Amino acid sequence: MSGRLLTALRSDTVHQAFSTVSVPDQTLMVESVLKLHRHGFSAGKILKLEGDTAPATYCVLDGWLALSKSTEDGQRQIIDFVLPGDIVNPASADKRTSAVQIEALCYAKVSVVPTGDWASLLEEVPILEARESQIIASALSRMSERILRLGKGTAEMRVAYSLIELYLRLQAISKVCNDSFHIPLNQQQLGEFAGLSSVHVCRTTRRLSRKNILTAQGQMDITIHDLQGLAEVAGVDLEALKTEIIPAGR
Amino acid sequence: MSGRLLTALRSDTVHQAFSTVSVPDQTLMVESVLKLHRHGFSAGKILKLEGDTAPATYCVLDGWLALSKSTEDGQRQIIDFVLPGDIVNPASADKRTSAVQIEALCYAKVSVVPTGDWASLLEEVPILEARESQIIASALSRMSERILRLGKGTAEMRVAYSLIELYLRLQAISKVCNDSFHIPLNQQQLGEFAGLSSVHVCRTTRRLSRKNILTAQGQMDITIHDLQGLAEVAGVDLEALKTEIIPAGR
DNA sequence: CGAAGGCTTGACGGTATTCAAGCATAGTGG
DNA sequence: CCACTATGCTTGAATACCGTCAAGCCTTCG
Repeated sequence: MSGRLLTALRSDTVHQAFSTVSVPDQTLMVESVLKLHRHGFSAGKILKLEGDTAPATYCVLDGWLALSKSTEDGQRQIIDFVLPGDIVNPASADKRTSAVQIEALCYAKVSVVPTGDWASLLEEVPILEARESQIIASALSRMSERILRLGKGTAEMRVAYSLIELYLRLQAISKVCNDSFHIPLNQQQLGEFAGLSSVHVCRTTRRLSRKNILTAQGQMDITIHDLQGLAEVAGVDLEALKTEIIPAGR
Repeated sequence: MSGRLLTALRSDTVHQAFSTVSVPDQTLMVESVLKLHRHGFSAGKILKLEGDTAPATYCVLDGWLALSKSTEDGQRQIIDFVLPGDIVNPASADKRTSAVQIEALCYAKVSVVPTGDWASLLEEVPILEARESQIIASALSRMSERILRLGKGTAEMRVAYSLIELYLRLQAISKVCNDSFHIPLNQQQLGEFAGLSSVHVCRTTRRLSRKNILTAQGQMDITIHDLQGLAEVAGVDLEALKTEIIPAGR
């Protein structure tokens, strides 16, 4: 995919995500708030630690974030990915401390809006609230699907599901081209998402390759050759999954 | 506050969960809506299937619900428990279909409020919205903790964490007495929650018993003898977990 | 009493992890 | 241009963990 095309896609994403407001004044307001709090974060940068306070809402304009948690002995689990157009508030039940660590997986442009400012914005742009709740519902559905597979699925199922989920999410923001897409992850990180060791991710993706279902190269370009086959391995009904985890109007 | 209704609902829990509204008129409004849509469901009753529409918000007044998903070959994973005082909207990204199945684990009193009525109620009782979002944040935190352990934890860790989570949640609604509490589950169901076979749940709880950490009998009365020991096995900081997953003001 | 449901335990096998080594690639500095 | 390093992928071998199967037991309830 050409660099130029990517650039074009990026701006459309942001447009779709944060500017689908019919009132021009409100559109401007959202854009100015996002611009005011916008920062660039390079790959590996940790935006927030587990247990941190300083509550804020994170709006991803470009790039990927990972939400993760770690065990005492240093094992890490990625709870969710945050893609362009997503809105995340990592606050837990006390509305102050963060339940997860937030990290940039590649260079990412993010608006970090303090909770107070975000509340003001919501009052002025009511439709944002609906969008936020839709994004939360989508995240909950994704997490449910993953919990099912972490609890009951095989390695093949977990990897296949992870890739299908990312495929659908990226497709929704126009980042899939001919069933090929890029994910800024190495096998270690894909394993931290799917609940597998990096070694077993390697074995599993190779097995899927040998079945001519997909190819994965580098870090990481995925091409799906047999979407239906991948869906079967993942135990997924593609259309149903799409309505479940992809917010409409995107 | 209508003492009669409270008597009818027969629970301090309900008081805490749904009636902490300072304005008397609003309290009455909430109570009348809940009463209007209230139903009793006996153990095993399925309130909603995966993929069902007919969106509604579920307010649990008494008893336990389970949110679950199943694989094609019939394996079931419990995504979350819904306890008295909890508010759940099972809608996924499309705001219509449910991502999960909802089932009563014991006789349960639940107000099933259609989405439209719930929206009206939210407008009239603004504080409910804050409470709902707090409950969602709490659910997300719980799910994150569980995903971590499903992905990276051993059987002992998963069982220990599951019991600690339930201990804290039940304590918050005054259903723990001397570190003893009841959970309406058999080993099969606890396994469906923790991502283990029933056989392995048995082995694991026995091991925890032999370490004098807890006792479990029947279906299912838990007594925690060594809370700190259990927390260590679970890989949990008790205080931190509590602020993370227990909504304040309960 | 018999049947049903659930718990417990052992034996066995499969799946995933860990450890380790070899290889490929990209970036760095002499 | 070429070591040299760092990072990550790949594969094999050994091990650990957990699931499945099966049998025996207990309790409850009709």
